[in-house]
Amino acid sequence: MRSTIKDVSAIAGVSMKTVSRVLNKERYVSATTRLRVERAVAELNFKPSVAARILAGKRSYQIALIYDNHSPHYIHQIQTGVWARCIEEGVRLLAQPSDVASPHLAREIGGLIDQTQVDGVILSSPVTDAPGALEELERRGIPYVRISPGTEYERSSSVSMDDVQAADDMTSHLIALGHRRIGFVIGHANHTASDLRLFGYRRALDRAGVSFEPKYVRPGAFDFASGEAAADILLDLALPPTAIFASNDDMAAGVLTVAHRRGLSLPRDLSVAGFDDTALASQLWPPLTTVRQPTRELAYAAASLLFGAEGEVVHRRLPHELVLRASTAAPKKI
Amino acid sequence: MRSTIKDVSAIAGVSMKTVSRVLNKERYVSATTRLRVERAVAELNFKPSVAARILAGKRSYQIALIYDNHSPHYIHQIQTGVWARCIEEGVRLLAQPSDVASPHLAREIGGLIDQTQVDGVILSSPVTDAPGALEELERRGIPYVRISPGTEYERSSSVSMDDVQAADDMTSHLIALGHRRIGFVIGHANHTASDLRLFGYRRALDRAGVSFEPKYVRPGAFDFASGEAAADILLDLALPPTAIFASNDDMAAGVLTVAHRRGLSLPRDLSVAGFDDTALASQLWPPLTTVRQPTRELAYAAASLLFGAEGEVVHRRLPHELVLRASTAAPKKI
DNA sequence: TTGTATGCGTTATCAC
DNA sequence: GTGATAACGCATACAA
Repeated sequence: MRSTIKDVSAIAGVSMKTVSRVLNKERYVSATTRLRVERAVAELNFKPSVAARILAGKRSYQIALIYDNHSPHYIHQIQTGVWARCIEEGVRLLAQPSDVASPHLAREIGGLIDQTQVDGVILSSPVTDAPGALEELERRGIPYVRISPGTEYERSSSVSMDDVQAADDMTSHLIALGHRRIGFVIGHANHTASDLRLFGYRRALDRAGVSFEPKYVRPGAFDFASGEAAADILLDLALPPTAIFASNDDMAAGVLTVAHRRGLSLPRDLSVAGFDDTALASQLWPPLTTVRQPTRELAYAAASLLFGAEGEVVHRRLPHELVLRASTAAPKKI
Repeated sequence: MRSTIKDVSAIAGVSMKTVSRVLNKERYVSATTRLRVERAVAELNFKPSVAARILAGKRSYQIALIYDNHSPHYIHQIQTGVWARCIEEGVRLLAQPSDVASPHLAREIGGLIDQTQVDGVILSSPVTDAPGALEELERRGIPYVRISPGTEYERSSSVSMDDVQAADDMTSHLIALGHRRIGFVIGHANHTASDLRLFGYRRALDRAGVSFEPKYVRPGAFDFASGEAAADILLDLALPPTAIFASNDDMAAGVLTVAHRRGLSLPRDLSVAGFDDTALASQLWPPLTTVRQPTRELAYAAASLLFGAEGEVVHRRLPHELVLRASTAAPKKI
């Protein structure tokens, strides 16, 4: 059957508490006692029951990752990054899909915490901006870190890339190539990154003295279809853009497809650029210029913050002009 | 803050044991009592502590999903499908990445089970075919279901699509279009589906009396780059194929890119077909013909088997000639 | 440096 | 049908 601390203590000839001390690497245990206990543990191949630990103790050695993003690649990057850090920390990760639009979001998050007793939570965009969710976490006083929040940056520790700067960089790049009529496809309205990218686009235009034309800006939803639709409208203009910058790569792929359908030669007739959120576009079509999104790195950094890393501001320029920022706002750590 | 069964019982005006009965759907609870308890549970948004359940009872109401697949979309489909069924069952899902190539795979799976006391496990390809993993699960007598196993179909309950038939169908379709020189890009060697698809391709050729030419078959690795490489070699042949059938869509996308790079007009100069494993290819390029892979449905079915669904053989033809099979080999259910 | 008593929140046992 | 009470295996507070 399964051995317990009681069994170990019997063999070692000490109390249960002493065994517990050894297991938890507490101080105040004599070397000889420790040795006796360790030998007994080895003899029984004893493994402490995690369930009992959670029930009796304060920590569960588990954290939850809550997400609601319809891009499989984004989810994968987030999971992989957080996962990697959790492995290092010896902590179990519970991945939790959710629905930001649901009126029960807060209740579900509360339920998750009640059920699993997780020590901390990582929220990825767009759950990062669900007020009910944040309130629920704060009510319970549980540490949490947000990945790419769109609002209230100071409300918690968080990590994010500098979307404004990245969009500005890309737009400036297109301007430097000689483009003056630059189309822009906005991202999904739920994500604040969409606004930031649009702002960066506009900022670059302003700085370069290129006039901002509303007709060159089209709404999108971060999916292929909306990229197609936007491209069709932009390319039907009397004076169509010579470059189109999409707020993510699924939409950029849509733009590319339309360009191909119309027999345009890229990049001669049209330059297409995009945020490579899902690592898709840069792969599928060489003429596509992309801003790489460091999702995995962000996720890893988020977990680090949760585990107590110091929240310094990190500016790190990756190959495609990316900026990663990590900031600690709340003192709550695991 | 956190509510317990005690709180619920106080509100409902019954004993803790009765609350427990309702929560566990036991018999011998009057309808009125059940209703009162359910109302109290809802009022408190009560969620039982998993840790306490494990400690006191036999079940943990958790299952684990173990995967090692480098396609984010595949993982996402698998997670989503299993997740949906778990929600219905009121069971928590632990998603566990792993490394089939690791010598510690079995030990890690064992550790996961010890720690979390999961009631059952779902294995997705290619972990389905890791002998050490299966042995570990069987040694512990824990129920498990495999999704798309490549070997020993009778060893456990499993679900899978009929890859042979699907590849046969697609190849037959190409032959019906008049193609006689049909290129084929094999999938990753780790996945038995690769062999099955190749077999289906060959079976269709044989039946149609089209000679099998080894030079038209190229190895691949389920990724974009290997699709590109294969297409380059195939199209450089003295007598190049008029159609290329890739074993998944990432590779098909690679083929398409090469075709475009060479200025081929699709589908006039070349027909490109592929298994749409990641739901990518059919979206990106209209002339691509695809076999849809019902990953999500398979995952859902796998969870159903784990939860005790009868293992009937289901042949279900979806739009793109897909066949789903579910079979129960072992009596072990949760 | 070591031990004792108590409680965590649930299920299992057995009585009513 | 329903309820009281004892486990489950560990950590915690407090003694010694």
